[in-house]
Amino acid sequence: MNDETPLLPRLGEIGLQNYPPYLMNRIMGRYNASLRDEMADLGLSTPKMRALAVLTVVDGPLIRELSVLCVVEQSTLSRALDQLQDGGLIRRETDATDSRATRVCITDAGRAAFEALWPHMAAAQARMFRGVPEEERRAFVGTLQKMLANIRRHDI
Amino acid sequence: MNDETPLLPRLGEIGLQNYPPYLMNRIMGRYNASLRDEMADLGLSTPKMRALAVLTVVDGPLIRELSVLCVVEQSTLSRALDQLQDGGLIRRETDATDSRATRVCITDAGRAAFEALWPHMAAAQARMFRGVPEEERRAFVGTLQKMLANIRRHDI
DNA sequence: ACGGGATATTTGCAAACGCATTTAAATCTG
DNA sequence: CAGATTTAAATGCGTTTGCAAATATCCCGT
Repeated sequence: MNDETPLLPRLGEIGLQNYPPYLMNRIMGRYNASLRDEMADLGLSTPKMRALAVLTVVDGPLIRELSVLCVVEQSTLSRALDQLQDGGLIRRETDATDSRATRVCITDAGRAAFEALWPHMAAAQARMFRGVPEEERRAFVGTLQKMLANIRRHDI
Repeated sequence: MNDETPLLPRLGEIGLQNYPPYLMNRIMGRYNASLRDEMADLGLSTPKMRALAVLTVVDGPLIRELSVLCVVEQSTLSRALDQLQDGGLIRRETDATDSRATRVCITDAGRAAFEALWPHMAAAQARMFRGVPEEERRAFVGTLQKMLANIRRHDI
């Protein structure tokens, strides 16, 4: 017997609990929601929070680069940056050699804001890894890095 | 020397590439975006797509349960179900023993729609696991399951 | 050096979202 | 068993989002 269609297991056969994207969406949904709730009173939306976080690590990226790193649409990020700028947490600087481009820099006030934010992020992360031994954690991160390399379209 | 604050490594010290939530958001951002783009022409938004997917596996959940499984706000899901119902892909049934509650059932047309959708989901998933050996994949899923158990608030 | 196309960012606008409220029904309490 | 409380889902409404268009600048070929 020769089947015409290639063998593709169905979702029902795998089960949601064994389908990685489902698990990852569930987990990140909770992680992001709990951070969002904790940050709401500080006036920090998810895009603003992510921008601050990335900017503490990456120095003066272009807005387009920052939007990739933040996983936030570029137009949405543009507006989030307006607000961060109004609050004095970031600064826009026209690129030295390309006046179309804008580089984003975090200010001291921005770093300070992130200092308040980071413990919440670290706690949320610690919560999700409760009971996962260090070695397993490292292997997990290793797999994630391979996956990111597989799917990323921008070389950032 | 005794430091007053407990040792909390900074994001800058870890680096984005070693911070699992960052990696997971990047990966799922791409996965979800590529599915969204592929499904846009079929008139299936992310919430509608997820509802269909879950309903092929879970039988007649309450709307609230479905919203947890789909990682979609209840009000958003309610409206997505309106549309799926209009399209004949799902059916709402008042719960037999609690007339406040509504159970959601997928129709044959809904299953058929998901059949068209699933290969895209499977392909997106296969893409992200390219080059990851079977055993590593299994370990990865095992860790995800522990993580989900850690963070879930609803016992669903 | 000039015109056409590419690239970076912003902005207009309609659609989607999410919070809070409403409606309806079940459950608990005295 | 009446009244208060909780729970399920839908809905009103202001906010956010994201696509597409606009704006500004750069780059390439001739």
